[in-house]
Amino acid sequence: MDTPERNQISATLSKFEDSPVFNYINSLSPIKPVKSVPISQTFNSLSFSSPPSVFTSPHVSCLKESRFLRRHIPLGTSKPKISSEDVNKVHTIEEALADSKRARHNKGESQNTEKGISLGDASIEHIKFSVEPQQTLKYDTCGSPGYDEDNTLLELPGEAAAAGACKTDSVESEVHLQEMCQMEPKSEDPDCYWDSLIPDGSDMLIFNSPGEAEAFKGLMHKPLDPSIRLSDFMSVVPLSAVHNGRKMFIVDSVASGSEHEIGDHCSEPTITATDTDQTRENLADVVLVTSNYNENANDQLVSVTHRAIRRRCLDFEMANVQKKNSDDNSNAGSSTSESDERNVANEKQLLPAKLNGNFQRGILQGIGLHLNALAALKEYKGIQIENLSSGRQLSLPNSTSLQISTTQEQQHLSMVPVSSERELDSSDNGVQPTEDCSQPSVYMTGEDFNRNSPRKKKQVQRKMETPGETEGCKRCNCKKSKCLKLYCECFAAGVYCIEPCSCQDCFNKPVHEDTVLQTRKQIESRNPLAFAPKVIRSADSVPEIGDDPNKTPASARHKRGCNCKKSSCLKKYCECYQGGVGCSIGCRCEGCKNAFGRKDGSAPVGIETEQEETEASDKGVAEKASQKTEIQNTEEHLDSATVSTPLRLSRPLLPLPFSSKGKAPRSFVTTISGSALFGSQKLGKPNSLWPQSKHFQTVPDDEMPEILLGDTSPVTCIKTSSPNGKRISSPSCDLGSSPSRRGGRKLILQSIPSFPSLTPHP
DNA sequence: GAGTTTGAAACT
DNA sequence: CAGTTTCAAACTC
Repeated sequence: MDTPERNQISATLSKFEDSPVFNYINSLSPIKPVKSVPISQTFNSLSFSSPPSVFTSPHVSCLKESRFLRRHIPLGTSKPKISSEDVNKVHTIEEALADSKRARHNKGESQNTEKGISLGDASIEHIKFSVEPQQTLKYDTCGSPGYDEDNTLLELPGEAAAAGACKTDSVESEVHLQEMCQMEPKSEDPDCYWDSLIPDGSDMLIFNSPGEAEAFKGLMHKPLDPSIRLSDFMSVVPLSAVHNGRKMFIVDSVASGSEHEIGDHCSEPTITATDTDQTRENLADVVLVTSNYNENANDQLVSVTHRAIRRRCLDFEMANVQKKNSDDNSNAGSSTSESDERNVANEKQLLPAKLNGNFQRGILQGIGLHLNALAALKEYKGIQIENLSSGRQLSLPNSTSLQISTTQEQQHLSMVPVSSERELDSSDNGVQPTEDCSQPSVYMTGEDFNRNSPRKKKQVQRKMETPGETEGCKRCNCKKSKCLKLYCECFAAGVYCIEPCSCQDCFNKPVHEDTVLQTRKQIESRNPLAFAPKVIRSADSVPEIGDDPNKTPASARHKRGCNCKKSSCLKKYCECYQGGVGCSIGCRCEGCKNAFGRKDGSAPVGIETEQEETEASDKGVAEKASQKTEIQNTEEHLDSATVSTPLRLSRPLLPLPFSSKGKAPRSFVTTISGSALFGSQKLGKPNSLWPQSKHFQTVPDDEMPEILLGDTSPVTCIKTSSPNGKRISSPSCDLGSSPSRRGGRKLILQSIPSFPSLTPHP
């Protein structure tokens, strides 16, 4: 069972406990864990859990995960193996610790060496801890806008040095994460479990180093362990919470200057803390904190900034999944993480998807948020610009959408699942997905979603939006729908409304969770795909890591097709255009001039669209045309193979994705769903236009529920997977940690019902 | 910021 | 399923 790696990890953990750091932290702990707020935000997926819901909100999970986590990780580094192996295994923390201790002795120096850090003895230990863990967990929160500010939680004596450490082995880090993930909740009740996990509701993961990201990936890959979700980790927990008297691990400290580029944050050393004691139960407690280190850190005190990110995404159904998946997601997200993004995942809280007892984890009902994805895309545009600075970073979590690592990172990350679109956004350099935007708000306090005056909210929103706004962070302005209809972007995206929203009489709040869930169910009963991502990519289309993110997969399509008559599909009125995808046969538009691809299949025109889209279009469009064909084919395959009907797809999906790895929060979900749905489609966006941002669902396969991913062969996976979707065992499906998994997303797609329009349109 | 346009969602 | 109405985003001024 124990792999060397684990041992290492465990060793680190044990060290943590012992380490003075912990003590120190504990002493510091003025910070108390605050759980109150966060919870509300997230939705319990009561109803959502409803399996059937086609969409379980993969997106959600996706989002969360993706958003939250970003990985820096270099692709290569990631170790699939571990993840897979580990995954299967469930280690309790204690075990891990024990192992780790053992390992430590053995490793001892070696680790240091690996990390390349040389420190004083005392410091060394700390460093070790910090380092390894970080790798595993870190997420850069830096990106997150709001979070950062508020959260300064700790000052830790630094072991400064850590810097070098950052780079610790990805493997180890992974292991840790995995272990953590693996840890099973003591309570069997999933809900409780999660609650315990995420006290605050906020999820955070900060990965500074790539390795960390990888680690998450590994986690994500974990096949079976549903129990743990990175996302959970992801959820940012206020350090305080973490601290509470609990032991904390400093995962890693990053040396100043270390790899982290992330912007300001980067400079700072990061520290991750985790609660060992409660470990399993309190995974939530695990917090990664990045702190900046001064080289001189001799001083040691490093202020740790806590960048918490909250989730707003609604998992609706996904909840369970999310939690479990979250891990995955987180992974995905984490992958992205790195840099910039700090995942913010949050956009909005995830809809509640409570876990039904069963756990839907396996089943993720909820689907990712398409909207989010879309939004992400939208945002994406801005996003890049905004980048971290904006703060939105989020990227993460939520929605499933994947972030695609926009930039290099993403590419690397491809793994990283981003939450849906949003994540994508973030993925890039820091650009965080739209969702992120929302996050800040979330960040505020959960409660308040609505409170602010509408206008202010709007203003805020717009500000945020503009750049990066993103969709991720959707903000609505509903006046009559009470935010309980699909008219409401937030609701449609599976997220609760938050302050930035200017809605009136809003019921889309955690307070009205029941109502939200019921309404959602009703809507889903009418249209199981109502919450599914609107834009789907065919699996084929899914960009491989190597692919240009920019390219839009031709395959991407709007699930139902548009019905534009006056906009010529050149404005955002057009969902296809908005989603960054070309029109397809399924569209009933008139005078289609969609820059991303015309209905007739003609390549995109020179895009009139103002946006850079053109770029995308160029790439995307042309490709699209060709891709469409491919996609269609793909879809067909999927359809036939996997699911002929949407429903079928959906269900399987649900469970799958999440169950296995956790869903991604919306972003993920969305993305995932999207991608999953159709294969790779993730959003069209990836196109040049938004490329990275949203679409990038590619992300992450990681993000994708493993199930979905299931290798590429969705079918297989699906089949294997239990009805619920738990992939649990299906070997084939397993992502195994291998990156390949990511393909899992594909699975998702498969699972997703083929949309009429999507299907082949030569 | 207010008003208009647009097309999806919802309703019949 | 088609037609109509409602709704809120997108857009324009």
